[in-house]
Amino acid sequence: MQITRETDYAIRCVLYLVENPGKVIMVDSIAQDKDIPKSFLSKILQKLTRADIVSSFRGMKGGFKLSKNPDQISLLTVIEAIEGPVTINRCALDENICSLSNSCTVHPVWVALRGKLESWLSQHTFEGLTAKDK
Amino acid sequence: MQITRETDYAIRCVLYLVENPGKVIMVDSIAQDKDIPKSFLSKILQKLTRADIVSSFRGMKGGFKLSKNPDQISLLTVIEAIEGPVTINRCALDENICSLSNSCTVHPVWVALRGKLESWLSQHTFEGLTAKDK
DNA sequence: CATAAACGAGACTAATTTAGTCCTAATTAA
DNA sequence: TTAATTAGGACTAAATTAGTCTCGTTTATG
Ligand code: FES
Ligand code: FES
Repeated sequence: MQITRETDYAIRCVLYLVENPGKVIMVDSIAQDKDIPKSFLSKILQKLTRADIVSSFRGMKGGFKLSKNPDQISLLTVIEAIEGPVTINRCALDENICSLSNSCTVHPVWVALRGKLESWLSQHTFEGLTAKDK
Repeated sequence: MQITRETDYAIRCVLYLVENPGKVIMVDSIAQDKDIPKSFLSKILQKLTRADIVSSFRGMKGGFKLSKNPDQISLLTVIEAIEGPVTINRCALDENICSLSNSCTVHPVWVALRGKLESWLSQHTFEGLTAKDK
């Protein structure tokens, strides 16, 4: 029951961009500061771009910057951009996956947990994550 | 962010034993009723036995039964028996795993989240899971 | 006490996912 | 024009997941 390393990297990466508001930052800078393999980070940034969490600029002086305000980006946003939906158990996403879903008494519990988790994760935005006070 | 199939099987399996209180049940019966590959289930029941969630009886008329009351077994109990501790992020378990843990502002969030999850999972016991009313 | 019916343990395997790398193409500031 | 930068796809290695199989041990029972 863990997030993947890729997701962890993605979150650190967004964090770096939040810490440098407005600037267009190169992959290399993020990779070095946040200790992430550069070519892997490249792939991650592509996913974040497609999810419209960051926007990219090609060519010389290119790089990445956030495409939203930090308070519009939550942990859930980033997790879903990288891993897809948070499911807890396969059948909490798609009923048909499990042969027992109509008789299974745990099923509603997974569905409920999934809801809770999603709500917890979306309450933590990147605005809250950099606030020095609190 | 999912439990494994093995864990799902383990939970179904405990559920079956809860539904048949007192009886000593063979691997084969559980496997058939809950649609789990028999030899895989065998391994799972070994883990559950070591975790003292079920007790086993060898030889003719052998099998398994719960070794606790259903209200003493939670989802967390079973998940931990199969997968080990629930961590959310690797570094929420062991600080040393991450090079950035002292400066990282997400860290405390993972730790808090882990606590929430554990508490939620341990509140759902197998007594609650079979109650037909709610 | 022989035997058949169970579980226990460990070695093994196949499939899938994770965690990357690498190369070529497209863009763009200067 | 060119050097710097991302985009995309193919590829690979390692780890984890999801099992199987064989052989050994235990035990109720005729
Ligand atoms: S069918 Fe969904 S948890 Fe059992
Ligand atoms: S070091 Fe623990 S989450 Fe960043």
